[in-house]
Amino acid sequence: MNTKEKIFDVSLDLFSKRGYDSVSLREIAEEVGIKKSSIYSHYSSKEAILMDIFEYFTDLFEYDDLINSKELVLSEDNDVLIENPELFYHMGSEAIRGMFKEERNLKIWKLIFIQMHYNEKIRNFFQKEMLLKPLIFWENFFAILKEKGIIRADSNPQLLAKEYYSFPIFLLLEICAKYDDIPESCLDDFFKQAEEHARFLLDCVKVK
Amino acid sequence: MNTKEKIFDVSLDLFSKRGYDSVSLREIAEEVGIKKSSIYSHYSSKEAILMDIFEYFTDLFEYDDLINSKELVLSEDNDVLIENPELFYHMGSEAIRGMFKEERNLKIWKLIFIQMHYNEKIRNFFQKEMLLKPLIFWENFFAILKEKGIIRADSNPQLLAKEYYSFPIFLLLEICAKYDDIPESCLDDFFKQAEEHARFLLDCVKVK
DNA sequence: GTCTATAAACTGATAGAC
DNA sequence: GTCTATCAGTTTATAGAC
Repeated sequence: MNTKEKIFDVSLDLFSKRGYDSVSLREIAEEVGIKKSSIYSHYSSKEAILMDIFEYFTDLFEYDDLINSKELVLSEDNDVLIENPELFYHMGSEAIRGMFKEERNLKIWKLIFIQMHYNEKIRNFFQKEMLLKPLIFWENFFAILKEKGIIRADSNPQLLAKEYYSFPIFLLLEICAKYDDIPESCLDDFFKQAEEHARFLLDCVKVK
Repeated sequence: MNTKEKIFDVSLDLFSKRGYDSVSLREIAEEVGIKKSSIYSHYSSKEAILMDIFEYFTDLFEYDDLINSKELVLSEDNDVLIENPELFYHMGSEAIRGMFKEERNLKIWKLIFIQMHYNEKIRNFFQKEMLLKPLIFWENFFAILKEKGIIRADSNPQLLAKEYYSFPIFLLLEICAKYDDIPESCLDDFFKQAEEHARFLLDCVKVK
């Protein structure tokens, strides 16, 4: 790992624990094992580090957008979901698993929870990419299930989207509130609960 | 309104918008219309203001604990819920409505969302009083509904508690992310959605 | 005498100039 | 790296209102 990556990781670690403002460049430099002036060889300012972390995460979302739209189109083209709606159980939790198999990403979520109150850019991102867009995706998803007769005809896709998505966000909030340093072990429990939730919700609305 | 109350309100307003650390005593004093040293006639320190806000909120919760336990016992004693399980629709949203009819309390929620990452005491409070205890309360509640045969025998009260509670918390997170200054108008929408959610969930699990 | 407001000064941290 | 200015929270002394 080169120095810039070390700065990235150390900064993310400290920021996600104590917030951006509470961490000084001196601390970051110390943890990395360099002098603080050396940071400027890699980043032009403290905020540039934050924005680099943020952009890394933003790129991830753009990649996810592709995956999501592809899967959604796929499910419209063939009838795999009709044959086996239980596959749905896994879609959400697998998307989440993909997002969080990197410990780094979970830390960035926490950082965004903390920092959105102080940074317009991060706040807008959180609103749009982490709340609005996922809700639209899941609304489309439930609309398709409804159209195909997998879930009940009186289902409300918009409500179901929020029913579906609010649960894992709540779990994340629980984790962020509980842990300073998020242990990998808590992820298993997270996935278990997310799957249980998906199973429950589909069972509630699917045509028997 | 006396000066101390003004300091309380102005501080809460500014803290809930920009966080505790970003607000200076000078700003608070200016907004109140006094000099910063005058604040010390009412509060021994800046942190004392934060803790006063926090204690006001803590007291509210202790009062709510009484109400909650009383209502829960009530519902065990008589069979009003069996006769009219739809009353359940309103229990949650009314509890929330009671909490948020004071604009002040919604601001404190936001402040706690922001500040819990920086303050051990607030973080513990959030975890215990705003996550753990409500979940236990709703778990007991669903256990009673199950026992009385109002909801299906294969229901999982612990899961249902989280299904129930995660939704309004998600709504709150949405509001806190969206608004700097939370408008009263958004409360109506909040209550509408919370009721729709309660209706949906009960409809999913109740014995037909 | 008590309560409240204010001016002035102190301390520590931080940022920028040199 | 040092010097300086600035701003934060705090403390003290004092003046005035009731």
